[in-house]
Amino acid sequence: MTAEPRFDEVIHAPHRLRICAALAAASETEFSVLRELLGVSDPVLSKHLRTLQDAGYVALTKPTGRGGRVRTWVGLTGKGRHALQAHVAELRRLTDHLPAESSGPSTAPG
Amino acid sequence: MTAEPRFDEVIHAPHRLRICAALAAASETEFSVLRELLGVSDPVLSKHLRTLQDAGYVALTKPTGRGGRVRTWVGLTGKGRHALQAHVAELRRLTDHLPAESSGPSTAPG
DNA sequence: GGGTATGTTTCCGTCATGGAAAGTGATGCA
DNA sequence: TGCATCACTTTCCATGACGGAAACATACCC
Repeated sequence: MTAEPRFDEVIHAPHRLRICAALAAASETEFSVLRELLGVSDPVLSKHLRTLQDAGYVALTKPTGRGGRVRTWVGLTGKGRHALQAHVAELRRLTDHLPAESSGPSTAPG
Repeated sequence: MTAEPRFDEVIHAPHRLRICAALAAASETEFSVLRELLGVSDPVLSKHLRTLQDAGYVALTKPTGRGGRVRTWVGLTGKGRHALQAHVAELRRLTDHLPAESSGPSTAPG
């Protein structure tokens, strides 16, 4: 099964793209770590995670009985991973022909 | 001069990202071609171009006296090209570790 | 001058986003 | 047992982005 390029607006929003990218890099991540990474407030992260959860892209777990406060762990679901891959494929399809660095002599109008 | 990775919200919006990607591929593009490419109405494209223009990322030219109606041509400015490259660099930085499979014949990269 | 092509601007409704504040439920402690 | 605290979650509200319709502006063609 390949990830067909598909532009996904749920993922594309800047904060959510960063969330998904971070989650894809690590298997699971704590709520607070994501919050620090993004530099956003609790409500903002909570709502973005809700959006991703509603799309079926992330799963939240609150392991209890471990001593210490209950903390929320966030992980990509299979669906989320697939959707992210598809979105990244689409981004790459859009931008593969572009040089990302090393600006050379270019013909700029104006 | 290299394009430092920098997330650019002006460019990141889906339609504008597609506009910029298209403009980077071709030196200059007609308004109507962009409109067809995006599948949007005149006002929508016009306003996105305005946004990009205000940011100094695109230049609009209306060459006259050529016979036929005046048509608007759109091209990336040097600044726009640079900003796009920086944004793409940032996207790649975010997503380089991900396996985004592409649909179609496998292009076994070395 | 009238009509048409090519955008542009205005108007308006809708939706996304973010923070503050209030709410929720579990945990720690006296 | 009861209250404070932690770790979010939800509600409320203000702001801004976005898109289309309609009106507008301008340049060409006859």
